[in-house]
Amino acid sequence: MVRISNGRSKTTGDGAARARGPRADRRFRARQRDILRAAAAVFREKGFEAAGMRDIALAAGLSAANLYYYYGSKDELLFSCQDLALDRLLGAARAAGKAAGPVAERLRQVIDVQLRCMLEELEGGAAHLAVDALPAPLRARVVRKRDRYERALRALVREGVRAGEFAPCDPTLVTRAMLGALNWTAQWYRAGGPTPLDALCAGFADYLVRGLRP
Amino acid sequence: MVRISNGRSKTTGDGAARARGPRADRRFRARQRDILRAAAAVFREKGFEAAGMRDIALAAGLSAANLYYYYGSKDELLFSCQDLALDRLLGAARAAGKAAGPVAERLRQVIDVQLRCMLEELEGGAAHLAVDALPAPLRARVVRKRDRYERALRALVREGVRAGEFAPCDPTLVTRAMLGALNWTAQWYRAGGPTPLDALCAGFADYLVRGLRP
DNA sequence: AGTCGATTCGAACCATGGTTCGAATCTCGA
DNA sequence: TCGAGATTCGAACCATGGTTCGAATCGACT
Repeated sequence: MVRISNGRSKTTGDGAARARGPRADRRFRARQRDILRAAAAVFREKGFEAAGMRDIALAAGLSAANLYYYYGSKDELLFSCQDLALDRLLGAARAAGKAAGPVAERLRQVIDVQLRCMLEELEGGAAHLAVDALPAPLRARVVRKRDRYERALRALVREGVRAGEFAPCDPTLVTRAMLGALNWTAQWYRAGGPTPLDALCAGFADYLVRGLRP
Repeated sequence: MVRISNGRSKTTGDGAARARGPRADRRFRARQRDILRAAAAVFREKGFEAAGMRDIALAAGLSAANLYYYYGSKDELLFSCQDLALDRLLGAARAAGKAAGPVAERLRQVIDVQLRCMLEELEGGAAHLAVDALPAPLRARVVRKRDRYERALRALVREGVRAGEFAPCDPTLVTRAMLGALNWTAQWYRAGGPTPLDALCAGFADYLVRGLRP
């Protein structure tokens, strides 16, 4: 569809403005979170473009119209998914940056977290690979955060090289290769398939870190 | 849009049925090829969903309506792109399978070819990562061919392991990781950017093959 | 019970964009 | 030069799907 709508898409649902007591407020936020979860699942299942608001509404257990009480637009829904997922990834990456121990081990940890965030059923945190679907202003914000994550990962690689733990290489290129391998899993990995998630994490961490050894 | 159209999308343009002399026939096919090239470029530039028939028509230098004289539908256009690109990749992979010499070197060669096929300006062979955009029957054909490519690559990895040239590993997982890293480049690499294509090919081949060493 | 606002939904609304129509134009063999 | 068919295009057509409308329902407080 790619509706331009000549103005910017609404950034908040109608319900966000309401004055609410603490009980009702908690309910509102909880509902919002549930909807986000459902949306993430549908996005992951069918892809952003193919996922319809009616699908999301069905998955979340309310009407399509009602959805707009909680989120201003489909774009906002996707943006919130991506933003939330990136926050979790960024948290893991920063923790790994500060942690002690061999870089290889910390890198394995980040790989593990990213795969689980993206592929675990409970949370569909893989939406962040649909960046191009967002309108420019929202996209810019996601890209900025995504770049922070990439930089954190790159810093880790660079640290390993400096310490002599990894072979000399172009950290930018290598980081992109790693991220590509990880991101692409969202295209083919399905829970309940032949490969258990643990095996995937282990296999990927082995291969991707091994390529850095001197 | 995802038009279901309750029947299957047309698989040939109106012009395909016409009886033509040899001169006109050559013109027809040439035009078809040019359109395919233009379409591939637009798909690569904007993505399949975002690319409009009017965009493609503009890029190819004819009207949107006229496009349907050469290709039956947008789906057929995408399918043809993917099919053609996969033929080239498959050719390279099979050549590498039969060739002599160390497996590592042959693997590097395949990596090189895939990156160039996907990213070179002249041909937008990266469309094959939009498989999910196709209707089921066409998608099945593309997937079958894509799987052949993946199997060829996997066989190469397995051969290296058997020969002791590579470390023992799960070839399926490793192949998927490699393909992910390669495919994802279509998301971020742009000609004229900071990284020359040669550097990308070399860096990726280094890293991805290095991870296989014992 | 009664009221006000928060919440919900079925039924439109309407821009988008793939596709079709019908007529104009061009090409080539006779 | 002429006519039949190949090629081209502007102008609709119309299904899709994000979004809005207006009214009905629910919940909490007096």
